[in-house]
Amino acid sequence: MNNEFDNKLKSRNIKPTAMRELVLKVLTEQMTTISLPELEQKFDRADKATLYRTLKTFEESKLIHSVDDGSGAMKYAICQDSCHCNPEDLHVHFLCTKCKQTSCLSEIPVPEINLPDNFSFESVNMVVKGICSNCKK
Amino acid sequence: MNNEFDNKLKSRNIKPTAMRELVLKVLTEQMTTISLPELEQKFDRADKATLYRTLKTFEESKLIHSVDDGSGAMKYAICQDSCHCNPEDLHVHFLCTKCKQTSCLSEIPVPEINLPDNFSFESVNMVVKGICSNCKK
DNA sequence: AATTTTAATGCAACCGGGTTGCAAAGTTTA
DNA sequence: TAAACTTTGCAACCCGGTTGCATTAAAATT
Ligand SMILES: [Mn+2]
Ligand SMILES: [Mn+2]
Ligand SMILES: [Zn+2]
Ligand SMILES: [Zn+2]
Repeated sequence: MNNEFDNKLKSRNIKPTAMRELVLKVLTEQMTTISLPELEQKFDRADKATLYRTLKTFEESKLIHSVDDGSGAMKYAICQDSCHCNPEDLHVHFLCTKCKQTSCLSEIPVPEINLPDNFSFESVNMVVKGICSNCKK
Repeated sequence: MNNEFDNKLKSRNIKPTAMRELVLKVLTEQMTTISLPELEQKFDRADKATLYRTLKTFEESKLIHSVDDGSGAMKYAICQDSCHCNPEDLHVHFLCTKCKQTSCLSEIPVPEINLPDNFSFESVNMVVKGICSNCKK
């Protein structure tokens, strides 16, 4: 095969299997973040463990990033092309309490925090809850 | 009985049972946040469901607040006397990747976020990861 | 004080998301 | 082609959380 997904996988040194292409396709077309159980439902017949390992592989390769939005299931989203999953790439996430969708607010960097003395920073997870613009109308 | 815990419970209209006093004692003496499984271990013989419901009761009464620190288990901490669990009482939490303890940074309010148009704010969870001052030395 | 009503507790079972071991199938390399 | 390695599918398991229900304890009523 030789489509855009295939190429994207190759460019990250991930072997482009059929399953991985399908998962990458779903993740690419997805407007909001998606959980493993939700991903499972996108396929008629797909193994949870395979999807799980696919997500892990993608995350390690920084093709996707994960968000713990407090819903019980970890959510995943495609990284922007410019993203290297460095601290400066961290952005705020938004969980709509009405439609239950969690979205990347890619334009909103997580604000810097002045930690107390002798604390060092590694990363941060910031999830805002509220009503999204779609649900607001 | 008639100790400080007893009184604190009464002041929040929580019936001061023996179990509740014991749990409140543990939570009060606890320097960092604690999870339900950890709380269970603090007792020789205590029922998970009872502890679970005790935590729920305490949280409803705003005696404690909860933090999802991404560790898999929800963490709980006593609220400060001044806390009403309103948006303005929200503070940053810190998870030390070395000692695995999650602490309230009660002095550090969660920074305000300018949400995109037509998004409304309800609450926010902000957890910083890094090394705490104890582990730094 | 005895009885009725209400609330808390303990136990067991269950749920859902996540994770792993292992054998089968598929790929790559020699 | 044969050997080595990788991915996949299946099943089983773990763990935190949650619920139904009978028992016990406490509070209210008589
Ligand atoms: Mn994101
Ligand atoms: Mn706190
Ligand atoms: Zn919404
Ligand atoms: Zn530490």
